[in-house]
Amino acid sequence: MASSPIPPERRRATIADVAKEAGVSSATAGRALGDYGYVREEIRERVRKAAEDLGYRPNSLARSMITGRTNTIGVVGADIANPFFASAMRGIGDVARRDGFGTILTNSDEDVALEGEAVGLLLQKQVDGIIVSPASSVETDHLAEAAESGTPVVLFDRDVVGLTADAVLTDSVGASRTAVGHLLDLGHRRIAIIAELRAALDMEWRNWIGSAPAPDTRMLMPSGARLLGYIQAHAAAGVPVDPALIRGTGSYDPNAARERTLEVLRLDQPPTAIFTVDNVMTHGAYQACREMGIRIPGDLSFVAYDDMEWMTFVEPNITALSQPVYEMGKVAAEMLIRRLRSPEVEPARRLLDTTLIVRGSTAAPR
Amino acid sequence: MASSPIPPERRRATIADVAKEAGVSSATAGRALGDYGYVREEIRERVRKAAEDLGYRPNSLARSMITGRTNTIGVVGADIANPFFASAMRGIGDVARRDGFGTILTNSDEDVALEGEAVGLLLQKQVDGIIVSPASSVETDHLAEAAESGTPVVLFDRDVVGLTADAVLTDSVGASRTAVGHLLDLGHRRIAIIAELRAALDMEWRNWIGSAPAPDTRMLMPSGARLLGYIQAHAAAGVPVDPALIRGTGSYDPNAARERTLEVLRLDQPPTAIFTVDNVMTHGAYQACREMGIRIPGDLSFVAYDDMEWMTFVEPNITALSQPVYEMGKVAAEMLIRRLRSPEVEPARRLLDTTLIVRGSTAAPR
DNA sequence: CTGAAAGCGCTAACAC
DNA sequence: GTGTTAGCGCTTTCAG
Repeated sequence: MASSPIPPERRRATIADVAKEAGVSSATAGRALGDYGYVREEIRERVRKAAEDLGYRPNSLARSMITGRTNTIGVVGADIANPFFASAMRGIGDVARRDGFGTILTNSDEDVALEGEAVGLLLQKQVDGIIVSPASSVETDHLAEAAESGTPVVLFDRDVVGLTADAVLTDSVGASRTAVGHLLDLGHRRIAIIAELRAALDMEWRNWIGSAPAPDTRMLMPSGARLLGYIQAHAAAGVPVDPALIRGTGSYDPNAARERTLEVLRLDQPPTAIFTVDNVMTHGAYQACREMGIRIPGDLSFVAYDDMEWMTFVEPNITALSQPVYEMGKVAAEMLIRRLRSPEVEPARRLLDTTLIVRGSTAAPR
Repeated sequence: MASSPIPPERRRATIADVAKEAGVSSATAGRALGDYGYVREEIRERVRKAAEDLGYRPNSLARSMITGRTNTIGVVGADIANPFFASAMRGIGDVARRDGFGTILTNSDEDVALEGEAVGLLLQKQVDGIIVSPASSVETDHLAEAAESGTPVVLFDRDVVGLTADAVLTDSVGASRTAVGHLLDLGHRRIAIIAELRAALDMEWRNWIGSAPAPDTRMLMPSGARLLGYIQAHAAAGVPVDPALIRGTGSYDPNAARERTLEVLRLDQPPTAIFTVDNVMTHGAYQACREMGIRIPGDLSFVAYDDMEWMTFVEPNITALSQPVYEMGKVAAEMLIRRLRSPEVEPARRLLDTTLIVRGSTAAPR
C-alpha cells in the first residue's frame, strides 16, 4: 500500500471514506460511529480504527438535516458586556454543554427590530430552541412565530403578554417593594428612583400613582416593574410619591443615569435616599454621587438593584438587592432542554428568589 | 373532525413548496430567493410573494451543506462571566453580526481538555473559523489540527508556539514593565505581584531572576508574561527581586488571590506596593487589603492590570493598566473574516496598545 | 433566463 | 447484524 504519513487531505474524510477503509457499508459505519442501531463489536472497532486513521469528524450539519435537531440553542440577550447577561450566559452555557448542546449568542441592544432579526437568524440555523430576554413585552410576534413553528422559546428575566412560553423570572415588583420598603422603614420620605423606563413611559406610569388600578405585571419590563414596586411601597407606607423624584433615562446608558441623578440631587428639595433599579443605573448614579461629593449614608442612603462585587469594595458597602443571575441562566437552559425532550408538558413560569442585602449605605435620614 | 386551534407543528415550508406555489421550478425559486444566478424580475417578485405567503424560512443547514460555509464563527474563551471575555465577546459579536456571521460561544475554564472538546464540537458544526484564547501555550495540537484541516484559527490575547495563525495580542511584558516601572520610579523597592502563574510554575520562573536568558515570550501565558515584565523592570532599575513577594494562585480564583495577598501582607518585611496582573487577581487582592484595613496608598500602593469601572468608585481611585478589550474582540473577528475571504494572506500578529492610567492608589512609599 | 437532475454527508427504512 | 436505497432542503451543473 502506498504509504503517505499524513496526507494533507484537502477534503475532510466522510463516512463513506471510513466505510471503504473499514470494508463495510456506509450504513454500518454510521451505526458504529453514531451509536445507533446494531453493530458487531468487532466491526465497531474496525470502523473506529478506520475513522481514527482518516481523522474522521462527523459532519453535524448532515446529521441535523436528517434528525431535525441541531443540538444547539440560541440565546438573545440585550448586551453580553453587561455583567447581568454575562453571568446568565455562563449559566446557560454550563447547562447546555453538560447536556450536549452548543449555544449561539446574539445581542439585541434592547432593539425589537434587531431582536427579530436575531430570532430569524437562529431559526434559519435551525436551533432547537431559543432563550430570549425580550426587548419589548408587547411586540413579540417574532417570538410567537418561532414558538408556533415548533422552536420552543424560554423567556429570560422578562415576561410578555399573550405568549404562552416557559419563563424564568424574578418578582421585580415585590423585590423593589422590599428594597424601597427598607428605606421607608428607616424613615425616608423623599426617595429618588433612577430607572430606564422606556416602555413605561409609553404606558404613562404617572397614572399608577394614586388610585388607578395597577397595570398588568406581565406588561412591564423590569424597570417599569421596579417603579411599580416603588410606588406600591409608598402606598403601603402611606407616603405620597413625588413625581419629581422619579427619573427615567430612556435607555440603558450609565451616563444618562448619571445626568438624571445629578438633576435629582440638585433639586431644591433633594431626596434623602436613592434607589437604582439595575446595574447600569447604579453605575451612573454612583458616579454622580461621587462627583457631587455626596456622603453616603450621611447625606443620602443608597440602594441598588443587582449586587456587584465592587459593592463591598467601596466605603460604605452598598445595600443591594441580589438576584441569582447565574442560577437563572441555568434554570432557563434546563427548562428549554426539558421542553425539547418532552414538548407536551405545560409551560411554566419559574420565579427565583431575590434577597435584600443590607449594608452600610442605608441609614435613617438626618 | 377534531379542530386543532393551533396546528402544533406544521412542517416548515421548503423551497419546493414555494416553487409549486409560484408555479416555477425549485431551482428558479432558489435563485430568486437566494440572490444567485439569473431570474426575471417578474418571476422573482412572484416567488418572493409565494415565500411570504407560506412563511418560508431558508434552511441554512441545507445551504451550508452545499456551499461549505456556515457563516458562523466559533469562540472559545476561558469564562464569559469574566468581564474581560464578556467585553471581547461583545466586540466579536458586533463585527460578526455586521458581516453576516453568527457566533457560537463556549467556555474552556482554562482547561486544555475542555478546550479540545470545544474545538471538536465547533469543527463538527462546521464553523467557518475559530477565535480562541488558548488555555495553554504549548498543548495546541487541536488548534493546529483545526487550522490544517481548513478551519482558520485566530488567537486571542494569548500567543502559542509552533502555530502560524493570526493573533490579537497586547504586549503584556512591556505593559507590565511600565506598570511596575511606575512603582519603582516612585521609590518602591518591595513590590508584591499576585498572578495566576499555573503555566509559569511548570517553567520554573525562578530561573528568570538573575542572569538566565529570558524565556521565549510566545511560550508565556499572560500571567507569566506579566511576571517577566515585573522582573525586567526590576532588573532595569537595578532593584533585586525578592521571590517571597511573588505569589502564584495556580488558578483564576479570586479567593486564592485574596489568600496569597493576605500572606504577603503579613510578611515580616511586607511590601510597600502590590501589582495584580488581571481583574480576578485584583478582585481578591483588593478584598484582602480591605480586610486588613490597609490604607492605600499610605500603607501600600496598588496597581492593577486591567481597568474596571469600579476603580473610580473606590477611594482612592486605582491606578490601572488599561487594555482595549472590546477593540481586541473586534479586531479578532475582523482578522478572521478577512482570512475567510482571502485565505492566502500571510498570518499576522496584531499588537494593540495598552495605557497606564495613573490614579490615586500609587504614591511614594513612606 | 429557466428546468431537470445530481448530489452535499448523513441516517432511517427496508430488505436480506 | 449488515447492506441497499431513499431522501433531508438546498445549490449547482448542464441542457434547452
